[in-house]
Amino acid sequence: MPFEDKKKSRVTLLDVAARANVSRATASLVIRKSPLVGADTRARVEEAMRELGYVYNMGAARLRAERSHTVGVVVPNLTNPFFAELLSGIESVIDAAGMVVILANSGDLAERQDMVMQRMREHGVDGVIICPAAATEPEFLGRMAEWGLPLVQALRHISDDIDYAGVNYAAGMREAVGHLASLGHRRIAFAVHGPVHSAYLERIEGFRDAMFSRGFDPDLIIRVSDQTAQIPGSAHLLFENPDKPTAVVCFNDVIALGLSAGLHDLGLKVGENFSLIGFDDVAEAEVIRPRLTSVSTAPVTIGENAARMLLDRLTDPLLPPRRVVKETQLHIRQSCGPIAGPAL
Amino acid sequence: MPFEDKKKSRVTLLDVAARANVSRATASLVIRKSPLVGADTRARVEEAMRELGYVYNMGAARLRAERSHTVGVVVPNLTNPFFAELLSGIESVIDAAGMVVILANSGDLAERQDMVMQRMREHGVDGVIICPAAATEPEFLGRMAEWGLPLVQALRHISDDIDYAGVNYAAGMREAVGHLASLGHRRIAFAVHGPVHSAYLERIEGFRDAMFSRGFDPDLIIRVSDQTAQIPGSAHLLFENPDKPTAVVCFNDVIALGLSAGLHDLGLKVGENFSLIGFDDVAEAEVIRPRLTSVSTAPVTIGENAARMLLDRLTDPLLPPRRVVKETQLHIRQSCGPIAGPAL
DNA sequence: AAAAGCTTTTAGATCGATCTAAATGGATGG
DNA sequence: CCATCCATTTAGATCGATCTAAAAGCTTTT
Repeated sequence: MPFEDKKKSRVTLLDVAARANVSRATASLVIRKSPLVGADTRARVEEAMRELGYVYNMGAARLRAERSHTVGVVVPNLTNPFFAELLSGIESVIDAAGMVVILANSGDLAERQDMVMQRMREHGVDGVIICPAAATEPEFLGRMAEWGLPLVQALRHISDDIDYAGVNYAAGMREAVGHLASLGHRRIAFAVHGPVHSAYLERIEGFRDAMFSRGFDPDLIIRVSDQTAQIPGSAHLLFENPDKPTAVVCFNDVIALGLSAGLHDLGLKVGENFSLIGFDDVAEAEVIRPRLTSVSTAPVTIGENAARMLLDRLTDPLLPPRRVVKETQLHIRQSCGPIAGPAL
Repeated sequence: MPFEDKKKSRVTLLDVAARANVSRATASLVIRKSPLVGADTRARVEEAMRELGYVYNMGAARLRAERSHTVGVVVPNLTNPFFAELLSGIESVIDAAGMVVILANSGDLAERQDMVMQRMREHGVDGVIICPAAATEPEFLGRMAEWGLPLVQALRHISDDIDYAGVNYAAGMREAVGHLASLGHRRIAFAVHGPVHSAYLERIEGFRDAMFSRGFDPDLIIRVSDQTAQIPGSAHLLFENPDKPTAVVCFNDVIALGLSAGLHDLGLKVGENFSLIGFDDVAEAEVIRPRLTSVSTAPVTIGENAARMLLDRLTDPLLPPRRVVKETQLHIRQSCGPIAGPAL
């Protein structure tokens, strides 16, 4: 429908301006919705743009204006649905602000993370939302500050001098332990895996804190496989300690699902003679039997928070560093029951 | 360490060139690893870049060179781990090729998809990998062709004239039905949900084809909830048909997991007096009890295939349209057993 | 009628790279 | 010793927008 001129490689602002009988500068103002331009002129230019099938050239605009309408997002791992949800939250807010997301995967490796950030910089992103790789060294942030690149940390944090959008993991863990304690459990294990980072440490801290303050043994921490398929096989670890636990708090729902199966394999009835509580509240929690009691962390919301923080910082770079820490919520289902006879 | 000049806003190629005593053009050649430049000159320029802390400006390069080193990826939904894995595969290949991914979410809405594509175009992506929204109208592709934007369809396809990286869904379904048939099942249901698109139709076709060719009733198709949490509650639908099935093939593993729980709730023993087979082979298949027999579709691999196809097309835009269709693989676990007494 | 104050429009420089086409310098050949 | 060739290097135009500072039209004030 829009009559195309196959000869000319591309319709530019100059073409639009010519057709609308205005200068290129005016046409530019129209695109940017400047209030300086008169109503009739604006209409004429917009008409011309439509007729010519004009496409805005961000690249050219960015070069001059030093703004790319582009945000970098760096996550450790896309395969993990948790990060995918985070990303989803980020994308929706960034998109609504008329910007786009440039995605990168650090593989949770500091070295790759460096490369990826370099690439982001070359692409001229306006800012970056990053879930820092586990072994990120502190100098990393110094370098970022030197670059003057607006940064928001999501889910994990390395520095308090930089915006952070996360979850109150420690409180969530306290909630989990509290729930089990209220059911009469005293010997509670904590099942963990994965790399060590702030979110890891906060969960450990919350667990130990909650256990310690009740006079329970806070050291029943077991480490299960990082491979999802092998977690069920790690269930026996729970009972290698002489002080056999009657319940287990899980670092995340992947572990909880795995241990739920593993405990079942060992002949235990989860929710009856052994209790299990997850963390993250993934969709599957509702779909396994027994239904998994879990502490929700709502990664989509964290993503939205992180994106909003970055947008705020872009409009006002001098904002003091902020922390937006979301509270968790306990979803009670079937996997926890009152303390029964000794396990095994 | 690199001595920064806070006054000057940015180190450009001209600065580098000056310091290395060469022209800007030569410095440009060095960055692009042109073989035209002498070894000693190259070394000098690289040294200068390091000393000045030079950062390549993609935006400027793109303006002149008409190449952005940027690939758009459009998916219907990030929250679905399936698409997240697809994305992961795409990202790894694109990254290895020195390009970056610009991400967008169509929400499976044709209208949003249009907006998103427009935005991709404004950002000057070199090409786009798209999993087309369910209700994409055929004109969409005409418009894309008019734009001359290299395109690859992933997982779903609308046109045979455009590259497509996908899965042989129909064959996978035949495999699933074949497995159940070999265990003696004849009355097999098919549980579906979600929007209608090519991947949906191919699965239906594969199921019906496999049933029909064996002389089984191909019309036992039931539609379950789109909400993960409500799928278990849909299990009773299986038995509303007078011709009660003894097994069910699921459209995907989300449904399989849900029905597995729902059947359990109805007092059936999956794998003993009712058989169930999933599709996609997600990580959880190994972690629920009974372990889920499932047909794997390996979305990461599809993503890699799609990305490679796009890269090929970028180097040679005149390539004829190609189809890369991956075969599925059946993973036999515990959720299917030989036919037993009548269900319920 | 000139000055002042608005609003609206504009010419021309500019962002930082790449491209083209030509220049440079040294080696080789007649 | 000049012509030819090859490998390097380069000046200057160019991509398509935005920015600055000033001009052009208006109306209102003096």
